[in-house]
Amino acid sequence: MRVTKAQAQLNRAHIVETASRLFRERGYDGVGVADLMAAAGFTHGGFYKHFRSKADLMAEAAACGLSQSMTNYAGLGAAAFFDHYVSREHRDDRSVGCTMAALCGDAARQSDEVKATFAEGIENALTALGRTAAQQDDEQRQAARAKMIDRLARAVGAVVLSRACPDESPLADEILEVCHRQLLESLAP
Amino acid sequence: MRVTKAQAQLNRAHIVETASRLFRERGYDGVGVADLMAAAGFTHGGFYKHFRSKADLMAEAAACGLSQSMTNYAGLGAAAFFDHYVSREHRDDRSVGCTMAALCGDAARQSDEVKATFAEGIENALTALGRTAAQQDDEQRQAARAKMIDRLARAVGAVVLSRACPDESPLADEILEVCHRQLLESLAP
DNA sequence: TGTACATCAGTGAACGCGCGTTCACTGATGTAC
DNA sequence: TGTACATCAGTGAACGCGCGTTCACTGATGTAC
Repeated sequence: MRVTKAQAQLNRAHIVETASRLFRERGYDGVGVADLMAAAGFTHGGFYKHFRSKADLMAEAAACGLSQSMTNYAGLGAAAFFDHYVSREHRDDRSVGCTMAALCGDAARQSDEVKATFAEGIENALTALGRTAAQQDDEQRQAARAKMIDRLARAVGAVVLSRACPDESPLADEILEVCHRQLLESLAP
Repeated sequence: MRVTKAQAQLNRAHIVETASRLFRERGYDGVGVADLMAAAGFTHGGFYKHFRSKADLMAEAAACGLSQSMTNYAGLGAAAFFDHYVSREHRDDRSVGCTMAALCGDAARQSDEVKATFAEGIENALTALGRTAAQQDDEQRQAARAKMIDRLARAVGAVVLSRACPDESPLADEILEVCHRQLLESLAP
């Protein structure tokens, strides 16, 4: 049953992507190795030919998910980013949505390796969101960064709180609408 | 080994409080029934004399934790509330901190009963935070509520993102400081 | 108030189950000549 | 280029372990007379 080296690398990448998706949907503890491998189209035994442990995969899946979220939004300005980020569509589709919003609660209880990956993801998001602004002096750049951090916290907080409410709950939608409006106002005053 | 009815109720309440604390620290999946009962000073078998299942306890512990967070902050104005909420002290002490901040990520994957408890907790927080404001017409009240929802999302987002970063990471502190400053500014313009 | 019996909070062994991980095995791929 | 052998990605049974839950039991509490 051996497989081409190239195919093996593709399979490995496929497992990481599947894991990234499933973890976002069900959390780190909600996905077993056997579950995951079956979802990726393999049997569970082969897992350890690719990864030393489930914890190792979790770190890789976090990195994959965070960079994937970045490329999904790549090129969009901050307004377009937040417009989609704080939306029902994003809230209801965890598996393709932002890894930060889906897993930052879980990340807080993971290894420092996973946490470092999340910190990197946040930095990358801030860089990407600040890119459109023209060159400025240090003070202006600091102020712009501070505002963007605040906006990101608002956006993540809104999605996370909205998801914690029952489906179809009026409050869940209200949180999104209210934060969406105020976020976009803060961008175009 | 039977125990007074009154004592049994005290013991039950103690178990719920212990669970609320441990869940905040380690997440719902991070605390086993045996762990919990040992932490409360009992053996695991007695658990089912008080609760039908672990899921039942989770709902009760969420309610307990959310109302406890409310009483912790009772009487404080919004400024004092957010001042402490978005602080290193709160971030680093999950077990006595806000249940929303600690578990809203987990809550999103729990039963609608747990989620309904969280939605109630959010409503209660909004009511408490809006209390100081003078009587107003409907439009003003709506606008004030919207602003408070936005602030709550910012506060929860800041704590949750900060906790997802490695301990001692500069970004973790920067997020808190930046959001803390801007939140308080938004309250006293 | 005192006695006899039922109740039930708490104990600790045991249950089945699913988890992460290991292992002997397969057979196509990679490599050496 | 063809042949012989080593490698190793993937398979599926098996492992130990900890989980949530059940159960027979204990003995102090609650209750009936």
